[in-house]
Amino acid sequence: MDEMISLIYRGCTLARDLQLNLPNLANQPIDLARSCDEIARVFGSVRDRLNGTILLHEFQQQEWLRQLQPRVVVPEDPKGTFDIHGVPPESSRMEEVEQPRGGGEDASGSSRNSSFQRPRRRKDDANKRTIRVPAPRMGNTEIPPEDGHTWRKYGQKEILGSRFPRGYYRCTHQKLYNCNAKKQVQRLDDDPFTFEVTYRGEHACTISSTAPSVPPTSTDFVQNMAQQATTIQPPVSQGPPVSVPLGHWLSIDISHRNAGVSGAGTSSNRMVGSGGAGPSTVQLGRENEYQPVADLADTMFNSGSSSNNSMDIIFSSMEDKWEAGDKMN
DNA sequence: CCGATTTGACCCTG
DNA sequence: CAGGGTCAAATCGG
Repeated sequence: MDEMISLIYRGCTLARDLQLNLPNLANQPIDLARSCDEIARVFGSVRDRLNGTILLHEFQQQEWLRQLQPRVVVPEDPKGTFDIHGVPPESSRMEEVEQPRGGGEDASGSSRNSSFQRPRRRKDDANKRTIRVPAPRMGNTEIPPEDGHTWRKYGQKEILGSRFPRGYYRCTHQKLYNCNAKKQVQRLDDDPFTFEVTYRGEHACTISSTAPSVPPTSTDFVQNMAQQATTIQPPVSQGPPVSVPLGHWLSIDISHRNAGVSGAGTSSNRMVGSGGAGPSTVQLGRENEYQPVADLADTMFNSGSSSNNSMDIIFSSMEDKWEAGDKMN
């Protein structure tokens, strides 16, 4: 374990060095990439050791984008698990059991007196799909991966037997489009670098302010986004069967993502924003400005934005981790 | 000012 | 009754 700690320290040192030299390295993408790669290697090594699942050399061989690819490993939840390849489940690929029970969504304002019984659904009432997606291995690992939709957090709860709280999200467009899609995000106990994301309900809004819900072509993407910005589309339950390699879509997403750090992490000893998938926005009109190195950095730090507080995020995040670790030990 | 997040309380389900 | 899911007031932040 000492070795692990020293590795982490080394990674942090490298990251700090990178931060300090950032102004100089900014004009030297090769060195920048090399530096990032080294940091990635160190933390990747730590992560791999912790997990004991992925070999270091395998990690080194993987592309960054590959690492963001959701790993679907939910053997213990056969009924709701499926492979979505980083895309939130849409009806086109949903074959889960649908158990309609009760009426509509609970979005209605409800009085809190006991005489009023608002319709409620248990978690297995709506069609429920669970996936596992890797958390960013570096940077702000508290941000769950983008899934192409904007979510608004409406609750967080400590779950019995889980070290990490569960975040509750609903679609940002719930009111606008009567979209009842929800998701729960929870970090795995045994693998803090993995989020278990449970989707419930379906998006009545096909739109997203972050990224497409299905991998589009880049032009589709821009057109789609442009359309979304100006029109309200009628509810469509099935997206077009666009088949674009995930890597392509991810590259689009990553290159444009402006991951919302979403004001999370304001208080220190709570897992605030553990599911910080808060609304993030995408920057349109930069379709052709894809820069591999910048993407690498974006991916690494998962800040996505060009803000220069990535390091702060990293270190604050690390400190939180260490604190948590201290408490555990 | 408005929308998002936080957070304690409420309430349903098992 | 315990635990999980949601509400909504307070708070935050752009």
